Amino acid sequence: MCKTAGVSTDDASPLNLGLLLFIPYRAMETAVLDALAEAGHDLPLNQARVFQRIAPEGSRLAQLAQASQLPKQTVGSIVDHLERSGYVRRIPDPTDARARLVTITPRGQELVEISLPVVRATEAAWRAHLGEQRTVLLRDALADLREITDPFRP
Amino acid sequence: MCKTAGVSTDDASPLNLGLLLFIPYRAMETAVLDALAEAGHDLPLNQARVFQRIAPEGSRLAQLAQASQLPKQTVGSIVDHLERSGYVRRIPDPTDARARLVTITPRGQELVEISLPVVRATEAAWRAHLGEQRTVLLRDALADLREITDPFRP
DNA sequence: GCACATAGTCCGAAGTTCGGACTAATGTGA
DNA sequence: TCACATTAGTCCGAACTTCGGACTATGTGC
Repeated sequence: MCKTAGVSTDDASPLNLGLLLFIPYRAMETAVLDALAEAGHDLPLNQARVFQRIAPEGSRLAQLAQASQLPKQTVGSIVDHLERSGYVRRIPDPTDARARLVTITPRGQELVEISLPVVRATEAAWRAHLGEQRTVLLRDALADLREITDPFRP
Repeated sequence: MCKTAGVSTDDASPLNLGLLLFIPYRAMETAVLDALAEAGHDLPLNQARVFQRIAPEGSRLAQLAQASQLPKQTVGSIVDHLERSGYVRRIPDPTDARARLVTITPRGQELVEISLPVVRATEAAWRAHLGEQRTVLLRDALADLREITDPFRP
């Protein structure tokens, strides 16, 4: 299966940029999830994806919903699980009594601390493969692309 | 939410490469799905992701399962839906009587034909934003990265 | 030809998603 | 200052999805 049917750019060319982006993304995600599982944290994908979006100072549910492009209820239920597993806590938002901030607990912080070296190692492996200069170019291009593709830039 | 908690490369730096890859990927996916919905094809994400992996000459279930990193049963059920909606058909694999090939029907081909210009337009928008040269570098870097990150290269 | 691997399906329990309807707190403007 | 619209989040529950286990049919190697 070299060419995809659905979204290949054209018959003769290789994969479209979308899938080309997805492949390494998925690899990074898998590496992190595997490392977490190894450390005894069995985080399902949906929980990981929401967790990842929590800002260090805490995030509101609606923010998380927007960032992960899921309805509030869905994110609510995912946060319930994260909370039950002790990774996050909901605290009242001091600036708005309707809202609550989803914050990372010390146990949740463990997840971050396990992930970080894996992310760094994966990036290092990529850098070793691509070379320093191209890695910088890649990151720059992606950061630039974010300007026109991120529906949720604060 | 500027920095993500889970996987930021380091406190001062911007997003990690993983999320940086994901953002444009998701944008592309959304653009395609929106266009399909507009044309009356309400394809859920999971179906779209599997459909996208079907090779023009047809793919086996096990291949699709491996490529999308889902169990056979899950992919089987997704293919059931695609089949019920008339986008794909299962035909016997002439080379192996146990296997069947999931192939794209004319109606499924419509999906491809709707997606293609959207993919091209999105890529063109990105090119306009990044410039010709950086786009080429981006694609090259990603294609290279695929060599070490694609668990399923034929 | 017999054992073993492989393709795919069926079953069903457990889990996930998310529309709609709701409560509570905020902001707004007359 | 009070109605009124808006926004944060939750509760409910039906429909759907996921996927382990067990199964059949075919291929493959000894």
